[in-house]
Amino acid sequence: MKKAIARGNPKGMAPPGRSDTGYHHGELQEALIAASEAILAEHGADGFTLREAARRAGVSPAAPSHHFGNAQGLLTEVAIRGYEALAAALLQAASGKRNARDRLHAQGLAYVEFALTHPGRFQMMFANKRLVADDERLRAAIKAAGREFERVVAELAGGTPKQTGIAAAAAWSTVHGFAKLALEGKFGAGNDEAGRREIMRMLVQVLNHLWPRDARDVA
Amino acid sequence: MKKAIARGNPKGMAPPGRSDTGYHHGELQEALIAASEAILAEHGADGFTLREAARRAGVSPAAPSHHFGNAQGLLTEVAIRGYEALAAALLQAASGKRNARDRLHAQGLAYVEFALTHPGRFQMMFANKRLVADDERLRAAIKAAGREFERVVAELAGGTPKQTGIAAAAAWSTVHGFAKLALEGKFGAGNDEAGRREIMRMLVQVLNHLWPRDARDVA
DNA sequence: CTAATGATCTTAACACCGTTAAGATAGAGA
DNA sequence: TCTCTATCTTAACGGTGTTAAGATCATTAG
Repeated sequence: MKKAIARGNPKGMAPPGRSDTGYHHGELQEALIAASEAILAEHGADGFTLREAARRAGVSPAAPSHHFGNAQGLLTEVAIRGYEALAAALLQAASGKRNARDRLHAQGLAYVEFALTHPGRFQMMFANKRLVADDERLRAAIKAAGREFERVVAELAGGTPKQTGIAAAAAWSTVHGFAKLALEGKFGAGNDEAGRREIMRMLVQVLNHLWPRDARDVA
Repeated sequence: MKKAIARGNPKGMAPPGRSDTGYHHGELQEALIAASEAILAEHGADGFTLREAARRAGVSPAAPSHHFGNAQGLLTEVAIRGYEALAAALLQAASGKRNARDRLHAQGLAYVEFALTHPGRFQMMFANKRLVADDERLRAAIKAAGREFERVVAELAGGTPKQTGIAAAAAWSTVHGFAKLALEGKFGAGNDEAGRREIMRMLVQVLNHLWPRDARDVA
């Protein structure tokens, strides 16, 4: 009775993810992750919905559960890739700088740049309650990104590992707080390119203030 | 039209909870705000729902709309009180300290203490998309809290207003980032009293690292 | 080649959510 | 008294995440 039109997409159009053989997707996981990242980019962390992600991937709202369990599972996968991208950005930023202080400044700029370029993804990466916080791979990705940071800080701070930890926490807190406050508009609306430039210029001064080239730069 | 939030009842009466003369509440706004703060305290920023707030206040889901327009309106009111409480905490923390640096440290501790004590409320205060971001009273409350901060920083940084602004942004970024990272568990789970103590101890070291008593404290 | 099996996806339903429209009730003023 | 306005309720709408049950595919066992 209900078979003739029961074929996959009721509108007759093939789903975005190719289905040369029936209605199987083949790469649903990747499609869902890509869709989620697109939603985060377009509507921010609060704009994400699982159903919309499924919609964009061309599947039913229940399909994602077979691959990710629930929305948290999918978002965790997105967050993992986010941390990997962040770690890569931090690594790239530190390369080719002459000294430790320049590397730290470059990483700070890269961190905020990352946050302002991908606000939704960034916010989601730190929305613990929307992720599987104790996921093994997520924890590893976070740790890897953190190490990328500590590596540079260690050169500056020297001393005991504990002192390095403090210095890293200080640097991370500062750039993270700056990024968060900037995203919430506390440093002026950074919507257009001009506002964004202004924010980055302010960040340079903040970094120069807290990690000066030498004592004279403070005054 | 609507609105104007006509506050206060002409003939002072009607005890809270539910009037004995039918179904009028008398102080619904306060009841809704209190309920919202309770929800934020119990279930965090993501756990808030307008319907639950109405439920706790003993009214229908549609009742809040007459007083706050929508959920954003109610949460904005909650955020305003949050910023007022934060400003008070910062003011109180700075009082009775011998010098500018001690005042700054005390405010930093108070800021993070505030965040860890009222996580849900704190997160909501910075969840711009869930508030009426351009609300006049909200902006004023934010500015007031910020001024409480700048006032102390100005003593330390001295120099031009611009330099003071940079120094204030640096201090705010650091404590805000530290608070956010702590709330997201990046510095260890701060659920119990022990973890929380550890976090605060780490904060003291971070503050000492970035704003040392004198040059020798860095090394 | 066929049959069975397990992975994948759909349909349908559930309980919630925020918001709105329309109507009932209360209190205050004419 | 009658009317007006603010307040609150009921009922509905479209949206959400999640689940159970069934259909379909891809692969492998016989």
